[in-house]
Amino acid sequence: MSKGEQTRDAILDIALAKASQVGLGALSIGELAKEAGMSKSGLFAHFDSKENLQLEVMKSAAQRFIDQIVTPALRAPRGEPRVRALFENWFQWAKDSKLPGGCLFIAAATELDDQPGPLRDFLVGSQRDWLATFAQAAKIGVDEKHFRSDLDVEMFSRRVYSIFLAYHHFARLLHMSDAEAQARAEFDSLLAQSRA
Amino acid sequence: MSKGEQTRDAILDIALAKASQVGLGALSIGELAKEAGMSKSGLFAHFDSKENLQLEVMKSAAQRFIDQIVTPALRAPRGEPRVRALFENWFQWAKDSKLPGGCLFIAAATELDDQPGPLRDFLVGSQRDWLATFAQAAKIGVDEKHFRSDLDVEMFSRRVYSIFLAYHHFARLLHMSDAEAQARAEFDSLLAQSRA
DNA sequence: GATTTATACGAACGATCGTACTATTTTGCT
DNA sequence: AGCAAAATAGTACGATCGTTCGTATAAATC
Repeated sequence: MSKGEQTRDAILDIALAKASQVGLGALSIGELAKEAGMSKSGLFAHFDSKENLQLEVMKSAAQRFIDQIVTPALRAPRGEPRVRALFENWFQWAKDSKLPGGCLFIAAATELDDQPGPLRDFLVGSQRDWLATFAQAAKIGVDEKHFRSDLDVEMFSRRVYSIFLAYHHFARLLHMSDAEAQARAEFDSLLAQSRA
Repeated sequence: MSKGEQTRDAILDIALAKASQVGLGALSIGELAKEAGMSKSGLFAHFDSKENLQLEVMKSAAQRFIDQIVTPALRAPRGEPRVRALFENWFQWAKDSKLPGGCLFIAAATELDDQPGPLRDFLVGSQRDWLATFAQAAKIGVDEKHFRSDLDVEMFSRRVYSIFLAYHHFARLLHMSDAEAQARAEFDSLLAQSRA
């Protein structure tokens, strides 16, 4: 890895952490440069524009997401175990120290939902992929006869998403200490009513 | 109502709409002044600081919320009808033309969850109140024997919140046209399993 | 080790930010 | 109508914004 690539990655690390806390829009090149210990222009040169920097932050987050959630879960046995692994890894993601402000995508969702452009487009694409991934894992669960044959897997994945959104909201904003346990209970109950 | 109060209200109207779209942090006094057709300093004089402006925006949203959701629902019969009214009014709130960017509190939640201060404090208080209001309405439903006597009303209100968060996410970001119908179905199903 | 290329810096740009003052206009009251 | 108070405008401030440019230094290639 060249010098440029590695400082670029270091910048994205810092920017990702910051964006999870203050949002993508509140990222400032000057401030990032200060935190990265380099000049504003030196940092800027890596991205050519602020919007592109934001986009790269989201792309790196998406890659991280795949590496930490999806790929490891594919090593779990097909069916319910894999669905559980996806859910479990998702939790770890939201608590990752690289994301001190919680899941970047959830923060970006409310920030970008009314702002058309490449940022929003990328986010929407990622979210669709993720929902589809979860639905696909559930479908395998049906094929493996772990789940009911009439299970609506799209609805299933939306419900899991709903559980996660609530967890994020209650834990991060309201500091409910039992939010995680609640979410796990909801997920278990969803699994129970999905089983064959 | 004095001249000052009415321009102040007009400003807050504009600011509320804007904040629902771009977030509280992205509000700019200069831009608001332009939209309100007045000078930057003239507008500023009404609020003394930007943070106070943001706070007043949230306070006016909270007041609106009470007027449009809570108070009207209290006119519905105690028990399940009132719970339904709260939920229904909540939907209308999120689709109110005064909030082109959707529910301000949901947008503010992810924006402020890592930024301590009076803004966050007020938001947390509002959210707690709202959850408690919903739980209280559910409790009356238990008393009226509409709902199971062993219903956990706090969990009930969290579940409703979860449904609403998902609706907001899927409808606003992913533009799922059936998000509202899905949410209503989930709510109905929650009611069904809560009934005596 | 020399040369080319990549990377970072420093200074400056115009624009906009939030805020502070002073002046001018408008409003409400007697 | 006249007067005090309230409301708005105007101007200016230092700071920071994203971006551009020319230059220096470091790294990679030969």
